[in-house]
Amino acid sequence: MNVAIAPAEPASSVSARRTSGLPWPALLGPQAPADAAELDKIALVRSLPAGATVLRRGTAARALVVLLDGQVGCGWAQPGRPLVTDRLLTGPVWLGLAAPFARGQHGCDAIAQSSVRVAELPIDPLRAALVRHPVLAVRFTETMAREVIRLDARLHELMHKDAAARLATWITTQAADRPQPVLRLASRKRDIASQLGMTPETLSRMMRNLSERGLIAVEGYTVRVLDPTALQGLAGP
Amino acid sequence: MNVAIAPAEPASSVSARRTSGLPWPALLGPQAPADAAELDKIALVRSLPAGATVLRRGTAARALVVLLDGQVGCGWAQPGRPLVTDRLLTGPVWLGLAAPFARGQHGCDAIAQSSVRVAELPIDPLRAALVRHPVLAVRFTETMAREVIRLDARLHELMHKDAAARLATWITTQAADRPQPVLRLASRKRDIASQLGMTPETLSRMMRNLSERGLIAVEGYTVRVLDPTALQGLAGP
DNA sequence: CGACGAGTTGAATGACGTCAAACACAGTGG
DNA sequence: CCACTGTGTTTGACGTCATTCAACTCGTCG
Repeated sequence: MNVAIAPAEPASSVSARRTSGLPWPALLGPQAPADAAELDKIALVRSLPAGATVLRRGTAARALVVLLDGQVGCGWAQPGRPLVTDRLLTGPVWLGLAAPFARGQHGCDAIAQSSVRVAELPIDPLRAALVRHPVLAVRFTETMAREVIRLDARLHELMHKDAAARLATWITTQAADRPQPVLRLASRKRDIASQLGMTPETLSRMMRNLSERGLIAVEGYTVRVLDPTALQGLAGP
Repeated sequence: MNVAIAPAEPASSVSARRTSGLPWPALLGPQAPADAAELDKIALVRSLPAGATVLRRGTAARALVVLLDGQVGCGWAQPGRPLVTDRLLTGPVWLGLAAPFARGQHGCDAIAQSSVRVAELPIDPLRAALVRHPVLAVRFTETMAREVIRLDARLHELMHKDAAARLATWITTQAADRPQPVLRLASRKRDIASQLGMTPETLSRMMRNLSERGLIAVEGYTVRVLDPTALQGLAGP
């Protein structure tokens, strides 16, 4: 599963314009604006094989990038090293949202972990479209706002909470959605670990720690929450 | 200087509508959009004394907040504790930009360190104005995008760089702006430390470390960069 | 002068990452 | 059916970096 880093890909594996609908509600917010169809006209969809470089850190960001389906790892690729994965994204999700708007460069390397489909929205036609469709522009503002909030929260966690507290928060929020206090881990533990800003070894230890304290029960990829209150307390204020 | 946390302030110390121009170029980007004047009609300006609570974490964010002038500390206020300052902001700067757009809550407490003037833009009229003035909406998106990039960079730093590297990057970027390789620290070292995600003690040690290695020379609040290349190297790739 | 806050320094503690070995499990080919 | 292999996880030992606690200095203000 650990995919080697492929050499630079010319951006043209399978280039095809698509007018068929892209998943805008999932990307821009629940109430799909009717104008979103406009974006389909701008979007360029392409497919990439596993191991391909989707984004390269430091290159100019001329287009917004959406991961339609498949999985990519984001992080810093060092020549020789496998890839320091900060987070693992599964489509549909924004892959490069902010950088193009700020005329900046991509902030991290993104490597396809499976075969993926991505859509690109070149920034200049997009800007023009947003000026013509103000409601859409507001949706982008809101989407970016959610991103800011997400990052802000993660920053606070990393600064002020230790590994146990971060795991506790994560389990709490994951369990909050479901009816039963049982969660089945969807991705590899090493990916969960890097998402939480710790090593797989530490995650393992923290899992054991929490189960020894009777807060959770772990069995393979199944985690049962035994003491939600104590868990929330450990997660912090 | 360490200001005690004042009890809850009703939001009406000095309420005054102002049609006089607010510093939009500094807030929304260099090329001031002509439409920005529209925002003045929405803005409510108020003044607060030192020690006042400007934002309270967890309260609903119904208006964007701009710090016009003065200084506020952002962080988590604990009853009893002085204030864990994540960062110190000096106006003009956005104080609460993202949360209102996402119908969210303020993510941190903000306490006035000096007497301050803030402007508030209630979200509903603002949304309406953005729909009428799409260019303005795009400016907000861009502003938010810069915020995302800033947060992303900070997150990477915190995850992957040790204290010395973080300090080196900070000094490097601070010194980049000025003609001479000398910088005078504008805020207390303890605030710089928490901005860099370390304790004042660690900052002090790192300062000494760097000067022992001949990279910088420290004298009180004056830091002279002696070896910019080595400093940049230490800062990482 | 004494009190206070900011900064520095040292020693002790602790949290987490790194390295290495062992283990579990699935897939594969003999 | 059974070794064999590769991947993912667990566990332990160990080292390192940074925080914590405490003492001490320095400058300012009463």
